[in-house]
Amino acid sequence: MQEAAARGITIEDVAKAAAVSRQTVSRVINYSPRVSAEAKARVEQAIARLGYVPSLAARSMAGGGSRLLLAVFAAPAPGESPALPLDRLLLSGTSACSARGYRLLFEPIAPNASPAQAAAQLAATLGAVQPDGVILLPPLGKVADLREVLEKPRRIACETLRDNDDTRKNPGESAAQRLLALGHRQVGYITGPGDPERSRHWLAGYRRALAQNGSRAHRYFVADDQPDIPAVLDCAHSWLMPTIRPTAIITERADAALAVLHVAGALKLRIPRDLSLISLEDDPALTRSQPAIAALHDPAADRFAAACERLIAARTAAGGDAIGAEAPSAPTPDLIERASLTRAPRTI
Amino acid sequence: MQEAAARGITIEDVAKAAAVSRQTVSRVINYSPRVSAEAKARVEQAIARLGYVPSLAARSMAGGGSRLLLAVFAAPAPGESPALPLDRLLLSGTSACSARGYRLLFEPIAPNASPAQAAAQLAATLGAVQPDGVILLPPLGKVADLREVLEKPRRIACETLRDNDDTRKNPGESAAQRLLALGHRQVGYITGPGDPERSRHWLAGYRRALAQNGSRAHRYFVADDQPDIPAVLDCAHSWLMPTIRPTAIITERADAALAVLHVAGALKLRIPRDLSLISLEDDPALTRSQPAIAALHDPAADRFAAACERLIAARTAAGGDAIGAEAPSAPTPDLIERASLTRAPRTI
DNA sequence: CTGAAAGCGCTAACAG
DNA sequence: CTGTTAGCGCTTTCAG
Repeated sequence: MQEAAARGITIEDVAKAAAVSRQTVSRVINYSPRVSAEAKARVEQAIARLGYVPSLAARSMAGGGSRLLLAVFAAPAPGESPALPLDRLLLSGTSACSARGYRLLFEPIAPNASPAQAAAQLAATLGAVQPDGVILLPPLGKVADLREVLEKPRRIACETLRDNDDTRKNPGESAAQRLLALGHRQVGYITGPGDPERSRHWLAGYRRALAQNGSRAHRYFVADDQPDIPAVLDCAHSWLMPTIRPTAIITERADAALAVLHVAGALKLRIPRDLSLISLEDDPALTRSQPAIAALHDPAADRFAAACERLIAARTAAGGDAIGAEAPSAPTPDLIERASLTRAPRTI
Repeated sequence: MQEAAARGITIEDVAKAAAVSRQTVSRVINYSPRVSAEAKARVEQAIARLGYVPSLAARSMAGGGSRLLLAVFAAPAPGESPALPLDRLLLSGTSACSARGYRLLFEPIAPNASPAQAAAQLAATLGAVQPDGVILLPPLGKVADLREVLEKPRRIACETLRDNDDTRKNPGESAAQRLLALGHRQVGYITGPGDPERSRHWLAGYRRALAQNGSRAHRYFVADDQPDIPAVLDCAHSWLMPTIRPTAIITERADAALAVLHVAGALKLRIPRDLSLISLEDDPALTRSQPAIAALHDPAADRFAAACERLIAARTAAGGDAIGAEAPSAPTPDLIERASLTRAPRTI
C-alpha cells in the first residue's frame, strides 16, 4: 500500500510489473491455489507496491460476481421511526462484508408501495446492481412477490431476516422465566412505544410464563400502551409506592428501565435487593447506570451480519476457490446479566 | 415495467426491439437531447416492455460514471454509540440518490485507525468502487490525509459535511435566544450524554446568550454531565421544587425533556404557563407528549441529502446532458415551535 | 440526428 | 502451473 494510488492502475500494470500474465494476477487476487508460491509472491509484491485495487465494475462485468450485497428494508413513513435498528445493522453488516472484500448496499422500499410495486422496484435494482446476494429485512421476508423476483430471471442467493420473534425465544417470556427462576412472583411489565404488535406478542410471552408459574402479577402489574417517559414514571411510582408491590420489573425499553430505576431510588428502594430490573432492549446507558441494568441482547445485528457472511460464503464456495473465511463470531448470550438482578426477597 | 425481468436484457435487446442502434438507446437512457421524438418513443416503449435496466457495472466500466456515491464515516468504537444519526442519514441520503438513479454506499473508517491508515482504506475503496462522488461525514472532513486521497490519482468530487456547529447557529444559543425573546430570564440547561465536546460548545452558546441579556441563570441552573434519565429527574426536581426556579428549561436530549415534563407535572406546574421547554434534539415522541415539546431541527439529514444532490448535479452538469432534477426541498426552520413554549410569567 | 467501431478491466474458457 | 483468446454491456469517439 505504498503508493495508495488506486485509480488507473489495472491488472495489466501489475502483470507487467510482476512479469506474469494477467491471468496469474487474477488468480492471485482470487485466491486460486493454482499459482506457484514464487509467482504469487512477486504478484503480491507488485500489487502492494503499485497500490493496485481491482475494479468492482470490471469484475462484475466479467462474471466474477459483483461482490455486492443488497439489504432491502421497508422505509418508514415520514415522521415514523424505523422499525429496525438501521444504524446497528449498517455497522454490523458493513463490517461483516468489508472483512471479505464485499460491499453492502441498502435499498429502501417505499412505505406505501404495493407488493407489486415493491417487486418492480427490487427487480430494477437487481438489474442495475446485480448483487451476489440479497437480504430481505423484516417484515419484507413475508412478501411473496419479492421472493419471486429473486427466483425468476436468474436465481439470486437470498437470506431472509425474519422478525426476531420467529427465531428468538419470546423476549418477554425469557425475561419472565429468568425472574421466576430467581424466585420472583410479583413481576411487573412495562411496554414501550414502538410496534404495537410486537409489544402484544412479547407481553403475551410474559403472561404465559407467569401463568404457568401460578403468579397473578400479570393481572395487576402490567402497563400496556405506555408511550413516553412521563407515563412510565407515573406507572412505576404507583406500583412501587404501596406495600404490596412487584419485586421485579421488566421494561421493553432501555429508557423506561432507567426511569423505573429513578423512581425506585426516590422511594428508597434498593436495587437489586428490593427490586430486580430487566430491560428487553439493551443500550450503552444501561451499563453506566447505578447499578447497571440487565438486558436482553437483541440478536438482529448479529444475525444480519451472519446472513451476510453466509451469502458471501455461498458464492465463494460455488466459485470453488477456497478462501479462508474466519468462522462467524460466537453468539452472544440471550440475557446479559448485570447488577440489577438478584433473588427475590423472602417476604412477599 | 411489464415483464420486470431485469437480468439478461441488454441494451442490445432494446435496440433490436426498437429497431434502432445501441447508440440511440444509450442516448435515450442518458437523456441526450439529440434523439428524434419518434425514436425516443419507440425506445422508451421497448424499455418498458422488456423491463430493461442498464447495468451499473457496464456503465461504470465504459466511462459513463459509476452512479455511486460514497459516504465515509467514523465507525464508533465497540460499545459506543455512533456520533451521527446514521439511520436518518441512510434514509435521507438513499432517497436523495435513488431519485436520480444513483446509489449510496456507506464506508466506515475503523475507529482506532491513524489518518494514514484511514487514507489507505479510503484509497482502496475508491479504487474498487470508483464512486462519482464522496461525502466525508464529520468529523472526517478535518482529516487532511483523506482529502488528499480524493485529489491525488484523479480528482473526485467531494462534499464535506462539517459538524453542525460549524454551520448551524449554535443550538444552545438559538434556543436560549428564543426563550429570552419570550421574556424568560431564569433559563435552565440540562446536558445529555453524548459527545462531551459538543455539549461544551452548545452550553457555551447558551451561556453567552444569557450573559448578553444580563441573566445570571446560567450560574445556577446548569446541569452539566448528566448522563442518564435518573440524574435528569433528580436535577429537574431540585430546580423546580423551590420557589425561585427556572421559567424555562433547555435540554439537549429529547428524553431529558420528557423527564422534565414529568417532574413538572408531579409538582403541579403547568406547561407552558409555568415552565417553557425546548429540546435541542427532535424526536417523534416530542410530538406525542402532553403537551408537545418544542425542539430544534437537526439539519444533518437534510444537509446530507443536499450534499448528495449537489454531487450528482455536478456530474450531470459535467456530462453536459440536461436532466430535469427537481429543486432541492425547502429548508426546515431551525426551531420547531410546539405547545411547550410561551411568554415568561410576569412574576419572576 | 443516427450508426459503426473501439475499448473500459476483468475473468471464464480453453489451450499449452 | 501458466498463458492466450474471447467477450461481459455499455459509452466514447468518430463518421455519416
